[in-house]
Amino acid sequence: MADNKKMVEQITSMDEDFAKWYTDIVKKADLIDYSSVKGCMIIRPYGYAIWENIQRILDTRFKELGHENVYMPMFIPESLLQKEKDHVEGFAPEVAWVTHGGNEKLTERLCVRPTSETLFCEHYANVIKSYRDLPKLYNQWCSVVRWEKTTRPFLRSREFLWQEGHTMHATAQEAREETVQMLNVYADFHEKDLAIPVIKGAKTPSDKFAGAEDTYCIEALMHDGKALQAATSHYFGDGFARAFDITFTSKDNKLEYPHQTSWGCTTRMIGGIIMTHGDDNGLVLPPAVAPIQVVIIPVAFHKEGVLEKANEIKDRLVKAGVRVKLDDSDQSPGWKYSEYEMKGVPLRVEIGPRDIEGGQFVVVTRHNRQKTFAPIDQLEKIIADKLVEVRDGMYEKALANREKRTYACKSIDEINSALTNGDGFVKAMWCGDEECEDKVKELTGVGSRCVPFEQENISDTCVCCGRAAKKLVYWGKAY
RNA sequence: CGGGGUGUAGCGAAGCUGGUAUCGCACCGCAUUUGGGAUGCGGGGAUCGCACGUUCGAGUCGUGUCACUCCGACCA
Repeated sequence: MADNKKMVEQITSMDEDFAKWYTDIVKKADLIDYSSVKGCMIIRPYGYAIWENIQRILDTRFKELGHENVYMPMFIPESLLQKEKDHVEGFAPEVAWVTHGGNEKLTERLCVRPTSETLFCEHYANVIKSYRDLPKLYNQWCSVVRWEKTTRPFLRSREFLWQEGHTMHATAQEAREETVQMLNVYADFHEKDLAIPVIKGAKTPSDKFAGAEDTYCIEALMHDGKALQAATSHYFGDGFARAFDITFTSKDNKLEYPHQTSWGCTTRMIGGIIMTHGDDNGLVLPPAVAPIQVVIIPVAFHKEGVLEKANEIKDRLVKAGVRVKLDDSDQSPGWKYSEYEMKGVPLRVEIGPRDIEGGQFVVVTRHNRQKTFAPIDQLEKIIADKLVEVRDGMYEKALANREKRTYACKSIDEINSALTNGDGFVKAMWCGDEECEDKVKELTGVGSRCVPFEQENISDTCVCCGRAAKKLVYWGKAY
């Protein structure tokens, strides 16, 4: 039964038109609806439930590491935004402004936060006095606005949900450690919970966050071979602290500037989940964040005992801590199979008269459509095992796609010929010069994605200019 | 911001040389069904993106405009 035939005719095939496939999934799996403002999407219950699961897992980890949640205002006065020069320049083109309160024009216009560094800094200047006040490990869950020109659900919306951590430390070293630690939290979350393999690394100087000294990122490769920046973590040094006059008195009574970090991830991750794991039958969700982990489909439930047995299975799984749904609506079983495959539910349990007679149940794994008949007295164990198996299978599949689409290249020509096999990651050496970075993009279409922590030596010379190479860089087309 | 495409019911579409809107899905009701998107019968739902113009008459022709979407550039 584990054939790959496309069972759902309502969505565009991903090989035919990946972009169309993506928007079909987003709509047909009931994740979002469009609103009347371009780029502002309505996140529907099923989509929001995925976000809630992401939030719950990450929030727990943040708190385990000592972070506290706060809430900052959504408006930033123009003068405050302008305190750090690089920062304003980076964000100015995509800021939305509030100019009126009621009918009256404001004396100073307010920007709708595109990010909250400046707000945190303003506050930190007030509350940090002594080394005893450090570190400050704050995080907030909120939405931000960036007035993008082209928008796509989850991947690039004008308002999006995210989490932004902002921390202050007494020493540069401690701040650097925090930056890397949080990047590792994101990487771990992606690989273990979302089953998305990621490359950890640093952005090149031209690609750093506005105002940051170093920007780290995790990069994932989507099914179509385009890269997605899944999360970032920035080290600011004391640049913002100087601009905002944040000082503290050290143990030996000297006035010092604290060192700062910020790190964030967004609803874009949902787009990443879709494009990493989805297939022609719809969404495929990793069990850790799936709103429904197991859907129970009773077959011929008008017959004696079927619904009772289905409810019994549901109760046992709820007790075992599984997010489970029993669909006893009067749609046909076939309709339900398709519906929950579209929605990416990791496991489907079928229970019908024949199963009850044989003391068994049927379980089907979404990511590969494998069907298993299993004894019903081992229900809890089998479901738990299958959920792990699904996560592992999804990860392996995604990793295989990335490996298939990763090309090591020593010259521009090699890059161009590699890319004729389809988009993907190009691993190539770089001299460190921004000019070469731009030229590679111009000549091949792929831009620098990150300088991976795990360096390899592919060649001794820069892929572009032939001078001595400094770093291995991952290049790619990005979402 | 540059280049392409599309706007007719919730969705997808048809509508010829202009004559007052059609089909499928979805939705509602009833019945029969139920192991891969069931069937029959009945029903409701559209000022054809918007504006102006040509005409006795515009979904259809003209001008303008708006929105959405895809491909680039920029960006989480």
